[in-house]
Amino acid sequence: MSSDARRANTPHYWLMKSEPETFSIDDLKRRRREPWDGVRNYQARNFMRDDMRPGDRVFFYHSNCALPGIVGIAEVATDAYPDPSQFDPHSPYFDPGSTREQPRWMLVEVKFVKKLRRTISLDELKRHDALTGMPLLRKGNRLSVMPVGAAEWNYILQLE
DNA sequence: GCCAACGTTGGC
DNA sequence: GCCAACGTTGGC
Repeated sequence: MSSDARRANTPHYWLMKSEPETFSIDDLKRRRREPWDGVRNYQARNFMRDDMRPGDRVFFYHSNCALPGIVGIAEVATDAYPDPSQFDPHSPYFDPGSTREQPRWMLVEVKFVKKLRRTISLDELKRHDALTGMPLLRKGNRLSVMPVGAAEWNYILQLE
């Protein structure tokens, strides 16, 4: 995504995966706002660091569970800043190769917007020809943070 | 629990 | 810079 696109001040749309056993949409609802820590993939980091802005909308996706799919909507609440967990030796996300002077990993905070009335499952998403171009549905995709096109965002919203 | 797909690491 | 080995993700 270009910085020119950002200057146009158009909202951007994202999808962020979380394992519900670790952090679910209900957890986000309860806590209202949460630092999205633990992302340790450079492409996902770059999306958060370079392209996300406060106000962008996010599909909250449950992965690695009985019914993987989109379960809610969140909103980017901050610009990116260094993920504190990378400096914490007791954190599972500790990165001994990162320094406070040159932090390797960034996060944004996200806030709860709403839960969908139902889960729009991965299986259901795959059945819509209009969505086959989504990064989420690309074979072998493992990104935990990825962009969603405006057309796809609106299409999925009306599936609910 | 299995395993395909992918990213990272490190020897050379 | 190559690439084999290894680790992780995440659907099934």
